[in-house]
Amino acid sequence: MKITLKGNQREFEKGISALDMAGQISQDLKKKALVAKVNGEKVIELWQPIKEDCEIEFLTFEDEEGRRAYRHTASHVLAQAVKNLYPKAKLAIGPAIENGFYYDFDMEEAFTPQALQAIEKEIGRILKKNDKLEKFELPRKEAIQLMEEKGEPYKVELIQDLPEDAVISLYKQGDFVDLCAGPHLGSTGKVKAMKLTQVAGAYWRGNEKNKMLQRIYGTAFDSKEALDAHLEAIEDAKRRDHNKIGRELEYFTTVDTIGQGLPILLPKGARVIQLLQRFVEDEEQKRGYLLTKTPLMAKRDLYRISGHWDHYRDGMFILGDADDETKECFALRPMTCPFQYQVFLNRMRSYRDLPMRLGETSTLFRNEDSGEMHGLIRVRQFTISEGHLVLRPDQLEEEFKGCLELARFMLQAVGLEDDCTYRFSQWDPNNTKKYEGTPEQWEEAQNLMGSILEKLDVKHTIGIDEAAFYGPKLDIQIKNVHGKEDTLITIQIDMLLAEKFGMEYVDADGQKRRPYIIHRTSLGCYERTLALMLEKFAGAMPLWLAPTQVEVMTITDRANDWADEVASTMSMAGFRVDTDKRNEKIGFKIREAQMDKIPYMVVLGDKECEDKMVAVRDRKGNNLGVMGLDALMELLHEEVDTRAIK
RNA sequence: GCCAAUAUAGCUCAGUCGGUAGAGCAGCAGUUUCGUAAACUGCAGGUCAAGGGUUCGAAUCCCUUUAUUGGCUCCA
Repeated sequence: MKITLKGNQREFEKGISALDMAGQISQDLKKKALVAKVNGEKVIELWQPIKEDCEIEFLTFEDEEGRRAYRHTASHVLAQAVKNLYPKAKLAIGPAIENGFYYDFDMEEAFTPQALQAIEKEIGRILKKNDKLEKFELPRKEAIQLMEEKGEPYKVELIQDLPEDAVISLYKQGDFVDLCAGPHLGSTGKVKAMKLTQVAGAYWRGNEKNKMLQRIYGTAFDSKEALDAHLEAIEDAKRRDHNKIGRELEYFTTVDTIGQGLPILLPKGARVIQLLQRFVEDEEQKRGYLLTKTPLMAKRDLYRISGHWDHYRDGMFILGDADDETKECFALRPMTCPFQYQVFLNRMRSYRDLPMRLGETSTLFRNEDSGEMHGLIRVRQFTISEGHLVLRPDQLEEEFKGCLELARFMLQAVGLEDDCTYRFSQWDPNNTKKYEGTPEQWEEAQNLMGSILEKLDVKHTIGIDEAAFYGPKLDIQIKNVHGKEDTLITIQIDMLLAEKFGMEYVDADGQKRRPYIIHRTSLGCYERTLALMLEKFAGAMPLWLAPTQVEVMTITDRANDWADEVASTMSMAGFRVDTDKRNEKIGFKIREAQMDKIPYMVVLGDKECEDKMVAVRDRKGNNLGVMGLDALMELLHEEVDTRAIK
């Protein structure tokens, strides 16, 4: 039988197992191979016999699919350990995920940290025992019967959802049996290093109406060293957590009596956001945007027109009794659209008025569920660089491109561009309750956006059921230090609200036409952007955004006057300067300045005083030498210019 | 909203079996005026998140609420 391996053909005895095949190629491969891929499609276990000519690729821990099989087997080991220690625990599902795996259990008793330790010990025993994994298949009925006997109602439910004629595959290791499609490693001992990382609640089948199960997260690596390196990397990432350093460095804080998701921006945080806002507003002005300022709340009547009252009411803060129609009822705005559209509606518009690009630094309020808040990333009140472009159909593509270019320009300016991915967020035709409009309208808008994305060659993933209730979105996604993904920037084609609000323009032929609308943000919401920048730079903001750019310190009182002069000259020149003239614990102050991530430190003593010079150090503690004040300011100007706009 | 953990001085954290609160750093006052990672002396600082309960007695045990954290579900 002829087997193709990495492009080379080789002869093997018919019916040989993949593992033996690997062994004949090299002992090293036999050791490293985890599973095998047949004809570039199906991934099989190594114990399976190869019966005909085909192409085989051996997958190791280096391969994504190899790692998945490895961690999937690890999740079975976890389930086995839990069943050994808690026979009453019911098994749900346990897949491999990015960087690890989890398994969901239904159990009365909560998994405590001590319990987790005991489970890890049991896992160690199972790995040592090195049971072979065996695959067997049962007809649907028998599979259900087996799982009923074993008292696994969730498994029964899973099988029942499979097609009538499906042959169900199960895996057995020792006396532990699990419903599973595989593929798996040959034996439990193949898993070299496993660690349980955390316990969490998770709804059965991801539906909040279902019972909440207990999920144990874990990870597995092909060596103890790799596992330790991974755990250390996670710890390292957490040290950059904006929610920790943002509070430590006094960018923001929260107060119990103000409430969840309502952070206080301290002077540093407020300053950075002000700088970002100015940057965005100035850039938008250059690109032909008109500035608007619209109210933060409106009567429920407005939201009835826009559809928010039907589709977004739970997300809104309502002032007054929503159900009492005899009284006025207001709601804080969760989005700017229906407000900013009024600018267009102010008078009859001509086709010559289009494109009309409206921009606003807009504060929004969303009544997020109490468990959703996270530092500055997920809050209940936030300010976003919001905007709407009212367009003729022939302008849509060009303007969409303009929005994308603006977004990329902004991301580059703040240094986050390389960390972002693109997602084309579409509606779910099976979940029409959530959305306004007809399937035809959705089809049209999505096709339009799809073809623009193709034309602009934007690499993207597709997100089904991720659209806004009024239209599809291009979401620019970014991950925080915990690996959780959030939308930083969004560009949306909104075809429904224009209709609802009766927006029209008079075309060249004198006919009234419905405009297209692009709903977009330049830099997303400022709180979130600040959070991700803090994480990206570990608190060391680039000079153009640093709340304090220069700290002036004296080491003797004789330098105080000169320090004042330096500080005031630099302030007048537009730099953000802090002075500290306590001239004591200078080493401490320098360390503190570095901790606070202050880009430049100026140290003044008798010598500098006499020569009217400044001794300069950068944030890494490098001594840049003694220079004139003009030279320092020149240096700073250059850095600001290069960082802000590349 | 759901599952779990946590909440002690400005910060980081001790506080045993239930016996009424402790350290380091920061702060303040004085001394020191010194050249690069915490100078010396002293002082002050706490309804132990809030409320209720059990108890002779609660930071400690129980309940409720609030906030914080990690997930789930949602979402910028």
